[in-house]
Amino acid sequence: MANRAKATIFDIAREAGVSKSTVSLVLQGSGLIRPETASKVRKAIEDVGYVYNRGAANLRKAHSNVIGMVINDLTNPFFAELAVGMERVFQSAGIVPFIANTAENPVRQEEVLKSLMEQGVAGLIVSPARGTTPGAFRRIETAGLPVVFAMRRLPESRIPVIAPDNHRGAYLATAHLIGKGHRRLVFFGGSSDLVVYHERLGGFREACETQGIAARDALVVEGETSRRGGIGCLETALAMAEPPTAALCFNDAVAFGAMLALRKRGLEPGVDFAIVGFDDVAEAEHYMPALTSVAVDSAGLGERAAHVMLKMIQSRTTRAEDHIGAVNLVVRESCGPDRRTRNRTAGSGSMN
Amino acid sequence: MANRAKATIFDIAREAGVSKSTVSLVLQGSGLIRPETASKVRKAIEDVGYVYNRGAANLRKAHSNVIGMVINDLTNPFFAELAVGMERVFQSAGIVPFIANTAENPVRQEEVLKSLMEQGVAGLIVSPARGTTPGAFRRIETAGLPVVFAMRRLPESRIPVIAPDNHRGAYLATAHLIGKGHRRLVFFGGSSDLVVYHERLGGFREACETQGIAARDALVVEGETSRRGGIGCLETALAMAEPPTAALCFNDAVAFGAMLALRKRGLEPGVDFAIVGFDDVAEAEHYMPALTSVAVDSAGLGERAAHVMLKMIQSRTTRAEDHIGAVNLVVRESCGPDRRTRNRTAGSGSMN
DNA sequence: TTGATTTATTGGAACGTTCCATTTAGTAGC
DNA sequence: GCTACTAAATGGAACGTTCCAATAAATCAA
Repeated sequence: MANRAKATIFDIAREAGVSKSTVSLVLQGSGLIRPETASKVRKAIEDVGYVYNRGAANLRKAHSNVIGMVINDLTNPFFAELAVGMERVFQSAGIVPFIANTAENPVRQEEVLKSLMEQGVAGLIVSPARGTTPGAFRRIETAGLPVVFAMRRLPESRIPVIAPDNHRGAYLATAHLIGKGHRRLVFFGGSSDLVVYHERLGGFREACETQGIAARDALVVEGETSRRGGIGCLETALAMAEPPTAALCFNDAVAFGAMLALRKRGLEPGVDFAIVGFDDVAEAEHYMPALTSVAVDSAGLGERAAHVMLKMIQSRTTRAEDHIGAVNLVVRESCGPDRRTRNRTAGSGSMN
Repeated sequence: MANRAKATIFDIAREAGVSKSTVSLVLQGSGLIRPETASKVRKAIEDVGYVYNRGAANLRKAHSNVIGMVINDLTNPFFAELAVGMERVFQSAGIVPFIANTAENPVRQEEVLKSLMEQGVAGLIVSPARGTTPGAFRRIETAGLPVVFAMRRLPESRIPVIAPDNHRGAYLATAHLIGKGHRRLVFFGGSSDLVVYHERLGGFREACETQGIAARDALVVEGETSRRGGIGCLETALAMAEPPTAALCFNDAVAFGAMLALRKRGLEPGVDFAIVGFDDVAEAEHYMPALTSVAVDSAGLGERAAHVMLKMIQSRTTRAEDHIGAVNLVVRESCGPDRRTRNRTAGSGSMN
């Protein structure tokens, strides 16, 4: 049975026959205490079942050792990996990060941020929810709390960002498709309230432009960033008068959806229609056919974000440089050459 | 620029021309304060950019509003869904749960639990890491902190458990396979340090026994509980002198791995070899072929766990009843009838 | 008007820790 | 034996809140 009142350093002090200050010193691992006294105290701590009250300590210390991680969608393995990467580095710094999920809901995000601040976190790593208002972080900024954004950025904000090179990733992927002979391409999924969307779409467009694809052959179908969204996009695309032959998808989930929809129609992804994903989640490698995708190293970005945060805390600053992570295209089986284009090219290849 | 020192209720009091006690009352939404005074105070709160210090408050209040959620593997969507289910109910109770990941590492788990306790959580929902020692929760129990286990239980522990009916799920799935004509079955994946493993394996064995499968035809191949583990299991099984024709997999990840390995060998899951998964993660439905699996409703179990926790906190008890969630077999395309058995049965069907 | 009652507000102590300034004990130098 | 110093341990104030008991102001009953 638990003692009614929880033990405090006073109880330990009494038990060990020293003063509360001595106990406090031992707790902090101070070298000022004679080793035998220290071990006497430690024994007492064990005996009374003491648990340290960090809240009380922070009242004096002014800097906690907890860091908040705010994730917009934990069920997306992509973000979960990001979280795991961060945890790895915090762990070795003796910090336990607390993760909170916003489920892509700005209102929930507000609550979560408030709660984390009240808890006295030392810093915040945030992957902001879609639809976050520009002012959502003002309070936190004026409080002087270090914040870094991961994966996503807000339209106008001075908060440092750790994110993959979305533009370049999309460019690479699109160039790959064009190189395979595709001449009518589409960008699947996402919506314009996300900065990431504009970055990836920008890369797609630039690749089309510089590689001689006319603007009217660079299509865009917006949609949910989920499997379901991918299914919808594909159906929209194939219903067009002159359908595209290859798609760059906003993310892997959309790509999986699109491949699924192809199969449903009796078309084989990779041979009848080319698909490239984005993010390269673990599943991409194991899919049938294996998905060609832009790898962004989310765990690595998580680690990077954690390092930046640690540095900010240590140097008591609220500013840091952005970090744009390298990406690379992992070519697998989901995009072969365009058949129709090849035929067309055979007949009229010398005209362009 | 942030004010050097952070604002306290005293600052608000000065700003609003009232006493600190009044401010405190307003903060707590007490009805004792005259509405106009309250709004004057609220304005001051806004003006000075105040953030509530929950640590200081808890020093007096003795019960915090934070609940810790300790998850053994966040990258497994199954556990992520569990977390999301819990969050849903805590949110509507005005509580922000903090999630921490143990990455299936008992040492890490120890750190995480310690940190959460120091933070003064009101309760803990834990999906314990594999290899957790029986004594790992003793300190927490003697501290009188409410704990509930989710999904997994510890061998000998009085802590309430919220988990699916693993035995019955495995029984149903196995019976399904037997009903399809399979006469030589295998259980894939998992290892005996997990209580869940024994439960599921028990259901498998009972089904075999009661439906007339000889013990020597109910095989077991242990392995990692991942895609990779599934690949290994399948290869082991097919290398046997008399290979099985159907497998019940420890979880869906193992099942995906097994299906992958089948494909690699040119065998078609569902027609050449039957596979049933366990957990029914979102992906199961979208796989090719769609995976027959035992649905456990992890989000629902998460909600249940959260409710139990809330009730425990409210009634200041540390005990509660276990809750075994209903399961049901979702039949999809990954297990057709056994071809070989059917032939054999045709010849000697009347003998049994 | 007076006392009783209600309503709104307030000051002080307490919560469990850290940090600073002291005190105490022990050692060294002379 | 005295001072000077170091090492080890200590008491008190402070951190930002809540809660209780107390006060002040307003209303009511007589």
